This record gives sequence, C-alpha cells and structure tokens, in this order.
Amino acid sequence: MGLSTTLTKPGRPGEEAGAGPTEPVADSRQPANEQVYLSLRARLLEGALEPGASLTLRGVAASLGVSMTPAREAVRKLVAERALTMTGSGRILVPLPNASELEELFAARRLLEPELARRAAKAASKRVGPLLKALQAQDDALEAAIGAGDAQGYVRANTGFHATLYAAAEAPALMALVESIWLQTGPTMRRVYGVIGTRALQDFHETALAALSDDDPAGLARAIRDDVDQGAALAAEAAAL
Amino acid sequence: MGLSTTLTKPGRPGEEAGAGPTEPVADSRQPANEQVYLSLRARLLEGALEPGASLTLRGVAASLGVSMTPAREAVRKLVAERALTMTGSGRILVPLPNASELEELFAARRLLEPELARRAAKAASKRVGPLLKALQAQDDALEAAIGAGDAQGYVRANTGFHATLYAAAEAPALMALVESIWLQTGPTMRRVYGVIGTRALQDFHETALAALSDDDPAGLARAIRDDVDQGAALAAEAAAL
DNA sequence: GCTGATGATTTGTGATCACATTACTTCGGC
DNA sequence: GCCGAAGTAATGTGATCACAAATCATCAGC
Repeated sequence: MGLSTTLTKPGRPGEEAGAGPTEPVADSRQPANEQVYLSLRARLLEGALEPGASLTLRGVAASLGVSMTPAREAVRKLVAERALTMTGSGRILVPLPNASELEELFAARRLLEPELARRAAKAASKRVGPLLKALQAQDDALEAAIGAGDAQGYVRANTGFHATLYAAAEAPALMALVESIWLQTGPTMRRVYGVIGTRALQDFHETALAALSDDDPAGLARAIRDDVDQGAALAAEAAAL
Repeated sequence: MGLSTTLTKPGRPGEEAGAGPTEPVADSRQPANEQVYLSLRARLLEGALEPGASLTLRGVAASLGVSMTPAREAVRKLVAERALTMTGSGRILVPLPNASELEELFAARRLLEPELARRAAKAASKRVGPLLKALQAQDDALEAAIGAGDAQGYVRANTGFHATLYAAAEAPALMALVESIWLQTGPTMRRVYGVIGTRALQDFHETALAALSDDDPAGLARAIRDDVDQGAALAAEAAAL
C-alpha cells in the first residue's frame, strides 16, 4: 500500500492511488518523524505526488510502519513549509498552486537564486574544479532523464543542479528559503516536463558552467536568472494544462 | 508562571525567566495548537523572547493550559519556520543568529521586500487613501514607542508598517517568505532598539509614504530597500553587542 | 435519471502514558 | 577553590485511545 494518496475523486475511501509502495524505512537512528518527513519531501520535490492528491495521517503512518504521531509531525512540518496544504476541516492535500501563486514563486526564485549563485561563484572561485565536476554530473543526469522520458528524474536532476551550485555559497538561511520555494513548485514542475519540446529551449546550465569556470560571478548570476525565467515560462504553460 | 523560558544558565530547573505570564487563551473556536502557535509567534516577532532562551514543551503547554500535544505542534511549526531551533538532542531554544546568518536574512529582505512594495504600490494605486492612513497610524505608533522607550512596541510597530504595506500586494507566497524571515530576525531586532540613537537615522518610512502617495512604485521600492539596508546596519551593530 | 437526506465510516485533534536520552545537581577528590 | 563522576530529575519522542466533525455511500423521493 502506498501513502494512502488518493486523487480527489478516488474509487473508494480505502483505495490507494499514485505513488508506489514505500519501504518501511526502519534502519537508521534518525527520529521516526524525520524519516517520514524526508520520505514525503523527496516525493514532493520530484513531483511524485500528484497535485491535488490527498493524504491521510493514518495512511502515511501505516505505509512507513510508524504510529500516527510521527506522521503528524512530518505532515505538519511540510504544511508549515507550504509544501502541503490543510483545508479548514483538516484535510491534507498536495497543493495545486494557481497561476498567480506560481508567478510569485518564480519571482522569488528570480530574486534569490541569482544572489545565491553569485555567492557560490565567489566562495568557490579558488577551487572550482570539484564543483564544476559535480554540476556536470547533475547536468548529464538531467539530459539522460530527458532522453529516457523520465519526468521524475528530470525534476530531480534539475533541482539537484541548482542545489549543488548553491550549496557552495554556504548560506543556510537563504538556502532554506529557496528550498521552501522548490517544495512548493515541485508538484507542478513535473508537469513542466510534459511541455518540454513544445518550445525551443536554451541550455542555460551550459552558460552557467562556462561562467563559473571563467570565474565570472555576474555572468553566472545572469545565466541562473535566465534559467529561472525559462522555467517560469514553462511552468506558466504547464499550469494552463 | 511564564512559558518556562529559561536562560541558558538559569537558577534552577523549574525556575521561569523572561516573558511574563500568558493568559490561558481558552475562548475562540480555533484549534489549540494554532492558539499556542500564534501566542509564541507574537512573542517571537516582538522580540519578547530572549535570544538563547530555552523553552520546554511541558512549560509551554502548562502556561497556556493545554496538553503537550498542541504545544508540540506549535513549537515544531516554529522550528520549521526557523523561528525556533532544536538542538540535536531535542532542546528547544530561541535562536541567536550569528552575524553571517543575519547578513543572509537581510540580504533576502533586501531582495524580496522592494518587490513586494512595488507590487503593493501598483495594486493600491487606485485607492491609496486607506492604505496611507493605515501606514501613517503604524508609523505614529512606531515613533510613540521610540519616545516611550518601549522596545517591544517599537519592533511590533516596525514590522506592522511593513506588513500593512505588503498586504496590499496580495502576494501570499511572497508574503510567507518574508514573514519567515521576520520571525528569524525578531529576537535580535529587539536589541536593535538598544543602538537606536547611537546613529543618525533617516526616516525612510516618510520617504516611502511620499512615494506611495505620488504613485511612484519604483521610488517606494527604493525607500524600502534603503529602510532594510538601514535595519541591516543597525542589526549588525546590535549583533556585536 | 437526478437530487436530496440519512447513516456509517473515516479523519484530524487532543490527552495521557511509558521510555530512552540528556542535562543538571550533588558530592567526593585533588 | 576547582574539576570530575555518579545519581537524580527533567525532556522530547512515540504509541494508543476517545471524541467531534466532516466525508462518503446508500437510498428514498420526485
């Protein structure tokens, strides 16, 4: 049984839809609520959870083999990060940001991410080698996912590229803000994959890598801004879908 | 008994320090966890909770007359918003952002708030009257708090001014990001009051009001940016304190 | 065939308890 | 007087239960 994620119009109350089975975690000495949180978070980031789908505390708890309490902690943490929504009556849903909210989220990304990129470039300017290599790997994974038609892998590799870059900035507070945004755009970003190919896309990741190796923080920031803008355009298109 | 907020080096385990008594809420039909959340959040925003102070779930619960469960929900929500911190062992404390984190937070404010101000100006351009009046009231309260030596009132009025302005932008996603930042800077902002007067301060709120009534979004955004910059300078000074 | 009410079920919330871990206090030794 | 160890108290976590509210399914009526 999955996460008890059901679409808004499921067949029966007990029926489970979407997201495949999740192993009962079990092992590490991490608190249970953290494990549930990470599990849900990863699915959200990758867009594995359908926007509009609903989950239940008991369902989440059962699917990960824990009690209701840690499931509650995890879900409410995600709700606090706006990665999940609770209706007034307490129903938990994967949010479906409307066009206006999506615009806001990308506006915020456009403001914050170039700054993070600039800081990363400055911080890593001494030793760009390892960073470039890691970014190249993420970008390869991204292209591979596109080639393989793996929408989930595409979203994961794309956020991975940005996350790897910004990690070099060593700015935890800014990073937390950006991650919160990603969590919110995650579910819809998956749909973006569907419109890829309907537009001529420019590879700003390549531009970013070039700027980084040229030790050009401003150029890197510009490339990231363009990349976010392109993503915003795709998202706007996908949202209308 | 307060919120069981104890400084890091309190007299005895059961002893309560800081933050005065809080009425047991009780009334409205809001869920208990929300009431606890709002109560803690308000104190955090106003800087009523000393940075570095520690709270306990049982203490919070007892002071508001609820059980441990809603206290947990509220505290963890605040932790998710980085308004509270949990040590690896689970101790809850009011975070004391270091200079570097403070710089990040103000950098984010500097990026996001002018945008929010610009949007507010555009959205309210048809009817600036009521907004101007509300902002003027907040600004009067701010000056009154300064005159009265009320540090808590100062912080409340200052964030109130910004909150009132940005509310006109009707951008909930952006607003949520900014509020998360305020929650993080809140405790240290109280200290800012201590260094006011040691510097010649310019009243950018006045400039902002003028730009708003002149229907000048760019000018308003500039004024807000300057205001944030000034706040950053004060905070940097206060942090060294 | 469709809409409306009614009943059973599921849902989140809050409370309480046991437990492992951590922090604190106290007391002994140098 | 200061430091370190042992015992004690306190803390967050997780589980379980009762309950009120809301949802969904079923079915009667038109």
